[in-house]
Amino acid sequence: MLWQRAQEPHAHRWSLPGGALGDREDIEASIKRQLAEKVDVRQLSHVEQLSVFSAPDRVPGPRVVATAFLGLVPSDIDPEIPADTAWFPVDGLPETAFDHRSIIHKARHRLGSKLSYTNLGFALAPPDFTISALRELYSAALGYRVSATNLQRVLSRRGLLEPTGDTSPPGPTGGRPAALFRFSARGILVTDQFAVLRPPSGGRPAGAGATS
Amino acid sequence: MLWQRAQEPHAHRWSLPGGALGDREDIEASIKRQLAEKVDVRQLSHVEQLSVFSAPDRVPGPRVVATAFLGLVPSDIDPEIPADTAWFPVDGLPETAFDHRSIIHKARHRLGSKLSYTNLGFALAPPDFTISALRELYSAALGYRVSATNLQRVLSRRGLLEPTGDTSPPGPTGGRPAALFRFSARGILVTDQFAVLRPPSGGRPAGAGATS
DNA sequence: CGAGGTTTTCGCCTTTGGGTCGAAAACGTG
DNA sequence: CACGTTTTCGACCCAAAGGCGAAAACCTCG
Repeated sequence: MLWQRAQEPHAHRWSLPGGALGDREDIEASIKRQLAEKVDVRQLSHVEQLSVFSAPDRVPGPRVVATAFLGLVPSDIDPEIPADTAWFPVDGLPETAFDHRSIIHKARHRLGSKLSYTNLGFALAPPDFTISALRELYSAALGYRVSATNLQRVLSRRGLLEPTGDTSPPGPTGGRPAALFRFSARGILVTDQFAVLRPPSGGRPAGAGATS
Repeated sequence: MLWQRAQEPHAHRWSLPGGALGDREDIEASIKRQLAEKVDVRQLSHVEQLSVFSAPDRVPGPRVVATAFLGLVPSDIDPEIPADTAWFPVDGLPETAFDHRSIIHKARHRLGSKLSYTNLGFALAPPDFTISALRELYSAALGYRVSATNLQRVLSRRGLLEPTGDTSPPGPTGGRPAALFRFSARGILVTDQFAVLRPPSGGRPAGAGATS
């Protein structure tokens, strides 16, 4: 979501929401305060710090150091936004102000990574969803196709997926009705260990093989 | 590496090196400038941004927002440091100033994570090393024992380990001489895909099984 | 100089986890 | 009620990572 600047510098360019840090707030509170002027911040399902951008000339005029945040909204919510703001696909950005384009790309990269090794998907999905719908969400966020079979198995094995018991009616062209699921753990949750060099676990059970 | 504050606030407590951001520098340059007053910054093998700490009361007096960085030094280097500074093990910190203890713990966590899915080990190891030495480094940084067999295999498969051809002489109690290795890629390098939901690859080759 | 202790290295095995495919199930429609 | 559609499930596969234990290479001491 970007808003179009009315004044110089960079008038008419599209810009991320933001503003100055207040005396009695930390940066996350400030972000939410700034954002509240554009949308209902209660619709945000997840907010996390991204990175600091501090190049001396990143904006013209007096020095500005920016701390960027990544915020997510569930896919079933379409927030009301004011006239000077609009949603853009990450792959089709307009001309942006300052260094905001690189901030956005950094955010997209972070989202892709975290989808893989956390349950951050809960922040993108509605409370109940079908595997197909979740598959489309993940595909869009990651930028490549993921298989529904796999997605379900991976999330299930981690104990993150929970069937609601209900089914969603099939589309206009028929087809088997899809089972509905929800995420069982809401808060953000990191996979115990990431890729490699886990402490102890698998391998050959002690006292098994006696070769030759 | 901490230095002991001489003046209030928090006199005599131990503190991370740092200072105010200058007008014509970005934060990374500032960090290095501050740090240069304590050690030779050319010995740093890796520097990366950690996080911003912005609680309004994190330090007494005028508002201070801090951007914390993680810096690494190879294990074979023991930098000269001034009288008011000292090295501490992360598990045995003295009484620290402000919120520096939580900053340190965040840094340690980041280090552990990145060791798993990047080749960040190159920043901790000397140019040439034995697998045993590397194992000790990883164990210390991760906080749990890793097996030498496994470490070597994991790093080799990623193409990060390269034998020098030399061997290092055994210790005073004898033992087989250890082969020396070096990291083939110096710059930081992320594992192509992290844990799960890779694009396409493995699995059953097309047109193989014809069950029953 | 060989027996015995030590450290490293290597080969073989197991477990885990992610991937592919095809068939079966459950729907709508003509 | 045959047919196209979508979802779900089961069978199989491969790669990566962990665990031993044996073999290799070295030192020291009797």
